Amino acid sequence: MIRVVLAEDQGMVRGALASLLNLEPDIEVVGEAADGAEAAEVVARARPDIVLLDIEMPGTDGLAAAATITRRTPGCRVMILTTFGRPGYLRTAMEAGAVAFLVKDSPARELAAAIRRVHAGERVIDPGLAAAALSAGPNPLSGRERDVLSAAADGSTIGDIAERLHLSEGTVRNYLSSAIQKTHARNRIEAVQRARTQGWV
Amino acid sequence: MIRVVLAEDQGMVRGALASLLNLEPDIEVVGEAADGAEAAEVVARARPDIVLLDIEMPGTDGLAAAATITRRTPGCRVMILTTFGRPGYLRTAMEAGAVAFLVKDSPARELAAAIRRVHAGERVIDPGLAAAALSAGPNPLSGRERDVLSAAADGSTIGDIAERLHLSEGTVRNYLSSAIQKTHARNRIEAVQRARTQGWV
DNA sequence: GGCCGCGTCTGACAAATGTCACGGTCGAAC
DNA sequence: GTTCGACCGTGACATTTGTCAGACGCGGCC
Repeated sequence: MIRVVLAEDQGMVRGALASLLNLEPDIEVVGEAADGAEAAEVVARARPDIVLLDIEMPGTDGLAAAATITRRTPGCRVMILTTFGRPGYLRTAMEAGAVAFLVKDSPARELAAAIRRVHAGERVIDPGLAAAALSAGPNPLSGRERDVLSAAADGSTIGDIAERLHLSEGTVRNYLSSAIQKTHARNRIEAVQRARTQGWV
Repeated sequence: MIRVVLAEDQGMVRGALASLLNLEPDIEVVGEAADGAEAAEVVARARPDIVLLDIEMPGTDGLAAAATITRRTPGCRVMILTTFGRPGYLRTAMEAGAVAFLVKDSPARELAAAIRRVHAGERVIDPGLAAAALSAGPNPLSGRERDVLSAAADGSTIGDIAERLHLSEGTVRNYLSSAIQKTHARNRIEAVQRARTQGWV
């Protein structure tokens, strides 16, 4: 019996995935969580063979949870199941010790198959996605550039961002400018978009 | 037996929901679709009691599909199942003839319950969401303001938008300005955000 | 020790953005 | 028939944004 914990914030999707997996004779869902912090707790308690983590969750996200779990509960293999197959996500997931990376676009039957392969010791990663992640290269944005860019994402002005990050306005402008350059964008909005689709923020 | 068609673009979620519903003894999934156009076709062919539509789908979205289906296949009741409980979405869905509006955040068991209530002739709408939709009022943006705002969402400059919409730059600026006013925003980025969270674009 | 990248800041400049006032057309509503 | 709102445009203006050059301190690396 393969024991699985499921972490996914949308209740309906979580329940549906659980019923899908429980149909399989050799798979058993032994715990569920609605965010990353809860996932780490449940895994530490239930000691499953595999944890299936969504990335987009409130509070600590799936990538942070993956790092915590591989550190604190090394016996449990981490699989990522996400809506967005972004190169940066894949890279971060691998660095956090995940052994599989699935996107929700794939057919439902692939999920159980992937779980079995992971349980057998394999890694499961979409080849196209892996190629994209490698060809895209690592995240070119420095830490501060990421901060400023994500602070700008919600429509804040330079002044707002400066205040929130305790920086001068000129500094914020410079970081924003260099982030715009590095993303090959023409303005902050495009920069935010590009960074998002690459999984850099 | 309640015959249901399922429209949802993410294969894994679609499959999982299907298995969830097929567990119910009185519910049967008789068709699936991955986008709005396909949903309308499948419904016209399978003649189900109920169609469950996701909103965020490529091509024609769930709201457009809802309108098509209520017009072309009036015997089929339309239920909306979406990630985002935005007031404007609910309003549009109701105007398109939907009889239920569920968010994926809710627990999984509510789905089958809602389907049964709809089949019995009831409407199913989250009371809090209904209140929010009513208190938010109708979409204040004019057609052109919506066009310009959604064209601006991807980081295009005024010049880009003007060219794409065959308008002069001044006109684009004016529409953008009035959209900013109506959304009580301070710049186009905030305006796009506000409009999105309200479901106005 | 020297070099380099990162983070911090300043000042100045050009370009883009947001606002305002104004003038027009057209169709629907009163 | 007039009024009103949506639509399209112009020109001028203040503000914000993006760029550039330069300056400083810090920590890691050869």
